[in-house]
Amino acid sequence: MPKDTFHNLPEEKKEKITNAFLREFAIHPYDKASLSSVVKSLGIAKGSVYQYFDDKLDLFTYLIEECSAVKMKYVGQLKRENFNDFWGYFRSLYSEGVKFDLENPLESHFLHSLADNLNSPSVKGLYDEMLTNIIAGFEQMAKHEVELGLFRDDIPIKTIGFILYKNGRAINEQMEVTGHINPKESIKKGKPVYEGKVDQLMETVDNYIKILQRALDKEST
Amino acid sequence: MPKDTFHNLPEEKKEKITNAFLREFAIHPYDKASLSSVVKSLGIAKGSVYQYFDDKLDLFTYLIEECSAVKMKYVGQLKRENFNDFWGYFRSLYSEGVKFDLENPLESHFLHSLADNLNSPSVKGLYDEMLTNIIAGFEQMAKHEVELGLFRDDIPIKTIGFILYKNGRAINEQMEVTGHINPKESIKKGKPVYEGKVDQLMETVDNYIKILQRALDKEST
DNA sequence: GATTGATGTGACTACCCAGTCATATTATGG
DNA sequence: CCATAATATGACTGGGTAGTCACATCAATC
Repeated sequence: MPKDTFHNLPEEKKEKITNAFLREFAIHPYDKASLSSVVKSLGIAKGSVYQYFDDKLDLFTYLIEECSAVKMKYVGQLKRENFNDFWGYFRSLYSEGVKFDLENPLESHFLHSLADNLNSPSVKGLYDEMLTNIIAGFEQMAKHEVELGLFRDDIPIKTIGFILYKNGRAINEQMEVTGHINPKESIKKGKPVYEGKVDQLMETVDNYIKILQRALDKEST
Repeated sequence: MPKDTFHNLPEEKKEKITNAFLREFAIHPYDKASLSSVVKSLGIAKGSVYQYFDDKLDLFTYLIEECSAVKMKYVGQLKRENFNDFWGYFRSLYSEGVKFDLENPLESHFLHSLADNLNSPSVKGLYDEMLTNIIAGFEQMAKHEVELGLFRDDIPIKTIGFILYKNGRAINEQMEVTGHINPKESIKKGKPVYEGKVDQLMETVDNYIKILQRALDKEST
């Protein structure tokens, strides 16, 4: 948790500091991200950082929580019950996700780059916890659909949930592998990852949905 | 490329050195892996490593090539044409993969851990190149099946290939997330990752195949 | 205006690493 | 048996880092 000193800061300075660190962590994996270099570019003293946060991990944790909260403002309002089927809901998660990206490029970059940190032993615990929650979320969704009789019931729910999670991520990764998006470049330019690429993304999303739908929907025999 | 000095080494010493480094890189991501600590545990001088290899990356590249070659002895012999459908082939990739793991735990560990290195900027180039090849391989497979009229043709081949790749990896990851396997633990104990877990793995493989089959096979209308 | 508590500072510590190189040891073969 | 080439060595260089702490500065309250 950030110390009081940080919260007492004028909003403007707080944001400047937050943004600088978001940028650093978005570009470099946790262990390579250098507080020293950020404070230099910010023109503040190294010691100040430790006036605001307990340590590097505390700072990192704070950034994750901040960004997650912002993203939640977008996708958190979506409710399954407002959609006819799971796939409409699934699709909206992406369209809202893009909106989040376009309006909060830095936060979006940072959250994206989190996946690159899965290995850094220093943040493994933090990352694993996040992951467990997300996967549990997908598992819940799967369970719900199976109970509604909309998803097939011959596959363990754990597997269905995991496949939803993994293929959801695969969409973004495919966009990157095929060169449609280039997150690292976008960060440097300070532009949203999906700027001008929304149509391509949604097209890919629709392809994945076509596939997942046939894979997971209960056969209407 | 390793220098002549390395090749001139007695096979026994060569293997001892190789294994020690495999272990180190399997446990720690590239940038955290410490040559200093390995040479200490090996009881050789730091300078010797640089008698054998150009630098850390050269050593790492050598290890990748060695391990890939060993794994290829297992999965490389499998040919699509010896199977009735793609899924028999796909399944065999796993059963052979497990055989490789059981008979070469260290090499298997190392190759597994490669995925954790995707972020280390120092090896990004190397890793991306590998990935591009693997994905291209899956794309080829997908293309072949579509041409045979066995896979659906309403989805871009790039997407089908990528989904095959991603879901293939998802199988291993799910085994880890659900706690059936614990690679890091296994390394420390020097035991194969899948020891005693082969049945669970193949069960999961079969579930994934059930799903992918319905997702990708041409509908037999 | 003075006293006190909160905030800012940056040189410094303690640590780690890859890679070097002059020197020492060991093998080779003439 | 000696000379030369090949190999082994480890202290050292130069570079990086997170985190600390005694001190300076600023703000607020009495």
